[in-house]
Amino acid sequence: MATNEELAELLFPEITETIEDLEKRYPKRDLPEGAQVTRFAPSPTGFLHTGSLFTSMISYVIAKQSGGIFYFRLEDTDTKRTIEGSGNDLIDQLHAFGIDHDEGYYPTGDKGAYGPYQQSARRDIYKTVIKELIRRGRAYPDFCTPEDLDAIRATQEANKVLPGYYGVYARDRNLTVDERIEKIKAGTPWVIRYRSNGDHDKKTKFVDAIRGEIELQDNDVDVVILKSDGLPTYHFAHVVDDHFMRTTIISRGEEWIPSTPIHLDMFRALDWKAPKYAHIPSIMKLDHGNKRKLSKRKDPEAAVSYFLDQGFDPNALLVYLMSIANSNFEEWCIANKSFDFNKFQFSLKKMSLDGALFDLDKLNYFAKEIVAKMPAEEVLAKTKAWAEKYDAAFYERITSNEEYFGKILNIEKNRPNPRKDYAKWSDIERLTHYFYEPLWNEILDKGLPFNEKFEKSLVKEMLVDLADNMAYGVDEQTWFASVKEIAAKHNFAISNKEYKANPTAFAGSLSDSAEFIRVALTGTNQSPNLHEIMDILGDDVVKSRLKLSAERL
RNA sequence: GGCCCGUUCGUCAAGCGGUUAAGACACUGCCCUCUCAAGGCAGGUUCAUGGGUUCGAAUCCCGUACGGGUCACCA
Repeated sequence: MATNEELAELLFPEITETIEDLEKRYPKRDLPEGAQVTRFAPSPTGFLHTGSLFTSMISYVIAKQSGGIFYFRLEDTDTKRTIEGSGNDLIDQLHAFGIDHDEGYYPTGDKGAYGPYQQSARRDIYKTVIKELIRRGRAYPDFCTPEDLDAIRATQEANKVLPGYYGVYARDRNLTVDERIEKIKAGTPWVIRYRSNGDHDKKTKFVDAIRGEIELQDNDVDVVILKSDGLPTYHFAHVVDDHFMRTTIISRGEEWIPSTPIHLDMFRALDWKAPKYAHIPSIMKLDHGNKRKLSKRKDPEAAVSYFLDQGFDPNALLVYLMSIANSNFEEWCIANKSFDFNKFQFSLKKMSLDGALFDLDKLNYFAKEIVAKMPAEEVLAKTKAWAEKYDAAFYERITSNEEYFGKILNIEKNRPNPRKDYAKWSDIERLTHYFYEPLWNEILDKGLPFNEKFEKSLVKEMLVDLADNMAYGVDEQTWFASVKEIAAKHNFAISNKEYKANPTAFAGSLSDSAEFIRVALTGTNQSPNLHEIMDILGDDVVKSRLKLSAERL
């Protein structure tokens, strides 16, 4: 009668190392007391998901704030879904958010002593552990075809029992070693399954760092740990990698809660200490009145590139996400006049337990606050960098005269409560057209939105009068006094109070006369401070715009 | 369906047996103002529901409803 030892040898003759060898190669990390080792471990299946940014941000701050390590591991075991190059994209995008890892996978090669950091390069490590598990009788080759598994599932459904490969339904669980060897020698395809000793009627408890104690049914399913392509499944790779990479806290999506007993079961079988788990709530979206997880398929905002494309400052998204993670962060920002989440003491215990609805309004609010507090030079540099990538015409405009563009950005900026009208770089593009002659001409051609309650002839007269007679090159007060004077000449009120008191006595209000100038100069009836705009445009341009607008009436 | 997790203003939420149930965003109104963006002030049936426990429940217990998740050779 053959032994498990022989079976292990037949399956993995190339594996000569043992678990002890691995323990030696990946020793306990020498870190100060309390330092946490966390990781971001995405599959290279596409671009960075907003939810992934959320969990990676959390893992990052936990490591940073405890003086530990944040590393990056590429979980590329699903060869069918792998998208070439997306691992590198993920790293680039994370980098855009300032979330850089200390250790792990890099496009240029691994960095760190606990690698390789790409699961496809760790085959031998998994096999070493599996070989040992087979020796101990805790794993076995299984010969079920997909059809066999379908049949098992169908029986289970008919019998109204739980689906899964367990107990009497685990067809090949109780094959003898001889039978297994025979099948393998006959060339029957196989996978390796973990042999669970769990009892479904018992409970496993574990303490989640966010939710506290969670009690679940014991795992009794013999899960697949090595697929027919020779790569491990997530369940097994997680246990092996996080053990040998010495991770101390796993922060992962809450969808993993139900499979945690599988992981704990395997940690126990290997006599390894399980890490702490922090199951992060998903970010949700309202869809026809129902909450659901943000979906990469349906929701553009599920990809972080959506925000980057529009020109949100990465920090704005981060600040928003941190405010979801720890709601006291928002108050902290106000109290500390800072939007740097690295300085904020993050706490897993303060995390909310249910998934937050993604709130674009709030993101916009934070984004405006952040841009408003940002020095004009920084806004310029960032807008320019964004435009270079996303908007060629805008880039052209910026670089044709950076000093001029800088002045535009400085409007009403250096004051206690600066303007807050830009949430993202594309807003700047949209709101500054009129500062550029060719674009202003386009606006003029489309027709200026003068208030229709006034006779065109009156508007025209006023515009010409203003062009010729208002004060140029003077301070705001003097200039505005001259405007009032001209307004009065045309029987417009020179203060809004006066007008309100007796509207019928006047041709129009002070606001109305200011609006004529505003519309003529900017093509809209909403704009920042007129005097500052004129200052930037220059007297000649102002005069010519007033006159041209008048001519077109 | 089984099993988990959850439920405080429209949204994010504080709250830990006695509170006028914070705050922020959004919304509405007013003020300021050359218009906006801001800023200031004010406003709104908020503890899913039914039972307990208790002198007293948003807070503790049980049930119900609703929402989310999960049950793969995907992660």
